[in-house]
Amino acid sequence: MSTRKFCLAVLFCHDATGYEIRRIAGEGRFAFITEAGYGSIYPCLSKLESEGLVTVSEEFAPSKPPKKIYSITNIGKEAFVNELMELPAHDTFRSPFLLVSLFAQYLDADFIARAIDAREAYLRDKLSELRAQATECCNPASQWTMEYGITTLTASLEYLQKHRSRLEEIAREASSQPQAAE
Amino acid sequence: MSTRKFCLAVLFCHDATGYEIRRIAGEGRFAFITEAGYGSIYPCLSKLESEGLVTVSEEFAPSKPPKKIYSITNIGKEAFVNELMELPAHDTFRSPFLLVSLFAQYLDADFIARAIDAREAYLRDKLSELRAQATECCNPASQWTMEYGITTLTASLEYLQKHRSRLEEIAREASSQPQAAE
DNA sequence: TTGACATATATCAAGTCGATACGTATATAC
DNA sequence: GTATATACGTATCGACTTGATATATGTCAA
Repeated sequence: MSTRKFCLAVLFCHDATGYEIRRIAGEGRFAFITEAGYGSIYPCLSKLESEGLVTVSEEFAPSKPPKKIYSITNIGKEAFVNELMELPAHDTFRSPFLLVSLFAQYLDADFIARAIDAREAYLRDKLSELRAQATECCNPASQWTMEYGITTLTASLEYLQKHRSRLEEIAREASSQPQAAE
Repeated sequence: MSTRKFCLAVLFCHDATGYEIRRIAGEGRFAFITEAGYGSIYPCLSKLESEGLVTVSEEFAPSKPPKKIYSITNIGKEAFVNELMELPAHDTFRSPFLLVSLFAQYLDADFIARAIDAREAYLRDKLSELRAQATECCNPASQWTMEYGITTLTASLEYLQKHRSRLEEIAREASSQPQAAE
């Protein structure tokens, strides 16, 4: 039901095509909500239409690919707000990187370094994107939400920068005196 | 493929039943790896067995429910380490709460307060569980990983405590002078 | 003019999620 | 004593998600 709320949330702000909704997922103030793909969004929009929560208008511009522009209805707005008014489920946070760090002693030191580099670069990118969007945004709830994201990403990046050498050390020591598993 | 790596990771450390693997998911040092349920774990174990990466021994103790105890094979250990040696995908972080905060101005101030309370309580619980496990753990890689989790959870909790009043204010102001959507 | 990239809709196989069914054992409450 | 709840344990099901791919058109640069 998360793709559902996400689609309604986007359409609550402005009309959009499925393609646009997809692009908004995981970006800006929606950075920490969902990363739904086409396979979730298109079926979801069809369902919302059949329930009368959104309407669709097809646009056949000459020399352009046809578009389906979705709009939220009043019933849709009401349903969205009602569905938000249930205590939200807790966050899901999954980190393949932390599985790597957990087994650092069995892995190659070079590999660990590369994995940390990639993660640092990713965190920095995400952070600068968020910071840029936060400054040019005037809605206070969006600001609050983005600053939350910035705060946790910053903490994550700082931990990584301060403590990466310790993890690299674990991998280096283990490879110099390899141990039996278990 | 994440349930797969998770199952191998657990079995890399010690033998376990499907039920035990399920309980370990989302707890302790595996807190940020996955939260796989039975519906993922049991099929995954069958598949791993058919690939020869794990073996199973059935235990029919008298007056006890039958158990299937899974063990990782040498091929399994090798496969696990090899599969870890690919650059890990980036984290997925999804927060239904942040969708609520994003639309705070359309929601009830009381509801916002309750949602924040629940989140604070959840973060505090998760943190104290992690801290307890981190102190009684001697593996340096596990320590590093759990401290990473503690750091980000702490940042999250602190932001919430410091800035919750601002979000509550947004909801309160909006309900006193309700505005049209859009 | 070929190739890369952006726009746009849509589907598919494989896997995941959350609930539920089924069954035994043990402890707690009435 | 006998319900009632909780823990252990295996397993499946429908609905949904994931990630890749198919299909088209348009644009821009080498």
